[in-house]
Amino acid sequence: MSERKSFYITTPIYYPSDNLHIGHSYTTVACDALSRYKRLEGYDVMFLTGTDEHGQKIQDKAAAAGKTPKQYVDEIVTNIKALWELLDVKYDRFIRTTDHYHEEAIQKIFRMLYEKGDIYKGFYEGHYCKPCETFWTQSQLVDGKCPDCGREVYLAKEDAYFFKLSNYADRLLKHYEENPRFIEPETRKNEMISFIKQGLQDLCVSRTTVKWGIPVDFDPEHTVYVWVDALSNYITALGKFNDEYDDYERFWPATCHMVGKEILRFHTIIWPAMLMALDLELPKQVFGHGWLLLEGGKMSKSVGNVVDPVLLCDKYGVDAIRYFLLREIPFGNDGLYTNEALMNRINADLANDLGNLVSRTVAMIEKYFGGTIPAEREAAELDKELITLCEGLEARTTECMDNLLIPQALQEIFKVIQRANKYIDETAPWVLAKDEANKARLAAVMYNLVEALRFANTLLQAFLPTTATKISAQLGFTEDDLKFENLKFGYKTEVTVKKGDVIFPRIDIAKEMKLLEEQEKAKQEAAAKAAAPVVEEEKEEPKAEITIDDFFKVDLVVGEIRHCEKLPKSDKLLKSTIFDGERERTILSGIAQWYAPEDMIGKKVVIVGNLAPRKMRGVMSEGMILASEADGDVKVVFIDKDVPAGSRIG
RNA sequence: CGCGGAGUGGAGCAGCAUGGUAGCUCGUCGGGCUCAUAACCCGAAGGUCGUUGGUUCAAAUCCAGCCUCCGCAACCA
Repeated sequence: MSERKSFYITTPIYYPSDNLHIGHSYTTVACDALSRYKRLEGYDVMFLTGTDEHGQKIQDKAAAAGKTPKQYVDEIVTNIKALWELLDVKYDRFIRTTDHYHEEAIQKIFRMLYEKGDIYKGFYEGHYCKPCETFWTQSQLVDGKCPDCGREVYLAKEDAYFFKLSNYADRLLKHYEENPRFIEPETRKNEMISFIKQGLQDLCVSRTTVKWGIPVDFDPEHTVYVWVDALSNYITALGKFNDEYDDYERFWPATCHMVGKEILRFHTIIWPAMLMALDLELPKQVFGHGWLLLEGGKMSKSVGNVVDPVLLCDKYGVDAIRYFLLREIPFGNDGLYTNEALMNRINADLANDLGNLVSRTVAMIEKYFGGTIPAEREAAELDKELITLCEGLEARTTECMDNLLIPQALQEIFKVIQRANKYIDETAPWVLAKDEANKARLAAVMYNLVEALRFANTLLQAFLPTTATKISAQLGFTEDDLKFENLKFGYKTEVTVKKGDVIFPRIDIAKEMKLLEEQEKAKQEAAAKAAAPVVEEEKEEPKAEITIDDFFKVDLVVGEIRHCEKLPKSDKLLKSTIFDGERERTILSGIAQWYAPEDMIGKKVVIVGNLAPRKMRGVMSEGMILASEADGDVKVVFIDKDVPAGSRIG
């Protein structure tokens, strides 16, 4: 047993169906900063991350790539580990759900739950969406399709094991109440509570259709489904139910599971219920952080607006990216990513305030004292404010970090940096330097600046490790100088500095934005070029030949638009009332982006008269209006005003 | 009534669980300084806190209604 207090923090285990983006980087970098901080504080730290490698989607993706699932995930995992290295993420352990010790432990867990009666065998019948790997009930389907992704589902029925989640509703609610900080932030907790109160259903925890998974050892037709497999990683990685590690006593219960808000439910309902069933302690806290949103919405691969962390690091440096992530996403809320915001942040905080402070301090010490501050120093009343601010810094940042207020912790550090910049102005060293009589005072001023930087740098180690090293090199800080226990003003007595490279070069934002725009343009043009041949190929493939009889099956009629309005709650549909020579009919058309209702009224158009009616947005549409489409532009086929409504076309 | 989030000076946000001077960063304008990465420091302008009503001595903050925006979802015959 360690004398030190333990701190166990986890990221979710990521699904390696693709390379990770900056959103995953955010979660992981946040955990990294927290764990680095706790290590500096002297805690016994375990920082776990990893990958959740089973499931249908990976099986499919691997097959599509002509690889075995294991080969496929091995490659992605290599990339993921490289990304964490690039981002200076220092995890203590990396678990893969394909690790043998984990698989073995999962089988044990599954069997234990079964033997205790918390897992029972039943059968599952439902609509299955393959890409989402989810079964849906009839009532959940939307238009007979997957409510998540809108794709086709198919009926599937299989034997399956179920976990008695429904048994745990009351105990979960009670736990939330007794442990107010179990779920943070507060607003999310309320969501979880209302979800439970809607009634919990038992959870399907095995599959027979998915082969890429851990087999249920006593019933090998089945593989263990994601809930038991993935969530359990937090304890199997500590050696629970396996012999690979032996850290369970030391680190469980976890201090904090850091998760994105979209998977908070699994971590605050399913996972605790499983632990209750296993008679194990619950984690102390699950934190659902917000997302890093992009201008104009969520990051999405299909929109092509995914921000690649590797590119950003190449361009601006790792610590600039780390700083932005840690500084910009507020507690529990979403943060906004824009290139401009990133550059502003880098310039304002890192270049102007921090980098420049180091630069001017070092420059003055070299200029006035040849690099070494004399021992004879004369204090003044003016120094006290700076000193007091420094001495209270660690207490303030620690409080922030304990509450997962990472941006606020950084703010506290930068308050010291800003105060130091102001201190230079107040003391005006260049004036002192003019008179030899002020030498001792000048030495004190320089010394105070170095000490202030030592305080800031000690704490910065947790957030910007590379930068902290660079600063130490210039100011001559040793490892010992940067220990938390040495955060006493005046601890470091001898100071010798050495000027180095600029730590954060200032970015010319206007220039850079222009450059980015040009790159973006070039990218789009390239994409357009690449897309163009595809379009032509499509054109070269004419539709299958039809007979004149086939054509006459289509009843094309001239109709007069008597009324037209936008369909409420739809941004694309216009609802027209059209006279076809005999009667008025309602037709919906997806042309609202191109035509205003008043453009349509009174016009004559061609309609397909005998098209089967179809309901959209709750309104029945009886036919369709002919229109052309090219390059995303839509033109309705208008007919000469003189043609009477009801005329047949053919 | 699909679910969820949000509307606070030009931009981005804090403040709202415990009502009582509206705060921060960027930007703008003016000034100071020259050690420093045209950086730093000081000052100023700029807000009916989406809207309507209610509770209250007092509301950005509590209550009700409405409007708008965003994400998911849906739709685009």
